[in-house]
Amino acid sequence: MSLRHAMLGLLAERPSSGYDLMKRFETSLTNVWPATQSQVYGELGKLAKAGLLEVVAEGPRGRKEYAITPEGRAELRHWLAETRPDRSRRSEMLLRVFFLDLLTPLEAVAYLSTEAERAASLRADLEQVKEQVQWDDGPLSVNGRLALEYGLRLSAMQEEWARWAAEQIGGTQAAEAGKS
Amino acid sequence: MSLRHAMLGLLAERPSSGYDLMKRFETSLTNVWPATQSQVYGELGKLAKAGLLEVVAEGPRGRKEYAITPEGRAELRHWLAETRPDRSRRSEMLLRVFFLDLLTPLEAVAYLSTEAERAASLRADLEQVKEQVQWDDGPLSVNGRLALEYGLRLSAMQEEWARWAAEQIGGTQAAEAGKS
DNA sequence: GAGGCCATGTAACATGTTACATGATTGT
DNA sequence: ACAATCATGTAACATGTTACATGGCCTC
Repeated sequence: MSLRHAMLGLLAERPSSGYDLMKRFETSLTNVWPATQSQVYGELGKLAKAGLLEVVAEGPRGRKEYAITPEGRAELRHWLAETRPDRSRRSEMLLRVFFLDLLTPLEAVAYLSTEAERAASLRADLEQVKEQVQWDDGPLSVNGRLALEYGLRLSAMQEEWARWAAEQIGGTQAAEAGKS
Repeated sequence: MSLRHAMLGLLAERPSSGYDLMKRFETSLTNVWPATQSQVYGELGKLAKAGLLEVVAEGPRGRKEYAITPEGRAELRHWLAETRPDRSRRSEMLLRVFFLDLLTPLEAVAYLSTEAERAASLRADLEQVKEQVQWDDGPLSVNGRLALEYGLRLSAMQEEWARWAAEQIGGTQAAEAGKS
């Protein structure tokens, strides 16, 4: 049930409408915890009914601004401090690696090279972000930098791994060819 | 719809019953594509009805052995060669990092240290696997080695990052303390 | 004959995605 | 007046988890 906590976390920083919240998901959490519009509106209703959020203002176009309640903060803190992260790791990219022998070596190398390029391009994007964002030394900025650095290191590792893996297959192929 | 392809991939190697398939998921794919028993049996039925699998033998206790059909192989190959992996990465671990400022620096450091230790312990387990498994140079073994190497590099990166991140917070804290 | 493993399946629920539906407000 | 954006919500469907239910076979 992490969607709920992601929302509580964002609203702990400042109150927002569902629409605002969606935009905040898209900008800061897309790569960490994506959410769809229907999910957000649905969960806002449930959280309000449960007393973890409350409507603090109503604006034009039926806009409802939600703020976290003390109960909501308690729940958020409980989640952060007293529960362990669920690490369910599902990686379609890696699943495909298990079946790479069903492709020709050429196709397999192409797959891995594409992965390497994708990682490299993500890394370049993140470097850009690192340059452009003003790191204003607020507490929020610290968290963001930690997460960004994770992304940087992950994409670097992925690129290196994919290039190495492509070479393993390319090398095997070359050796096989050499035998005959 | 990757569960279906994971199953086709395993059955492309050799026919299995639902029960066998479950065990194969648990041993080779737990870290990449976990599946529950109900999912596997449900999907076996659907795949058979769709003609991608067929029952090739029936044994004691109602055991049904499934084998991949040519249509199944075609679907598997199509998936591997002509579709791009969906990379939706959801990381509860990283989500928590975004809200780390809601904890005391001590608690935040504890969280990151736990992460570092978890990564280190996973890495040690994988090193063990690397030692113990006989890499028999079959094509299946090549794929497995690539995936294992990914796990090794990922856990190493995670440990380093978590230690670095803990130091960032610990360091900030020390600096703040120094000011007063 | 008893315990452990083999073996399959269903039901209820939680979570997540896509598509549809509706309409107000603002800026040009 | 028109387009873009703001704004909320529902419905249908896909996927995944947990719990329940049932019973056969094999070894000691």
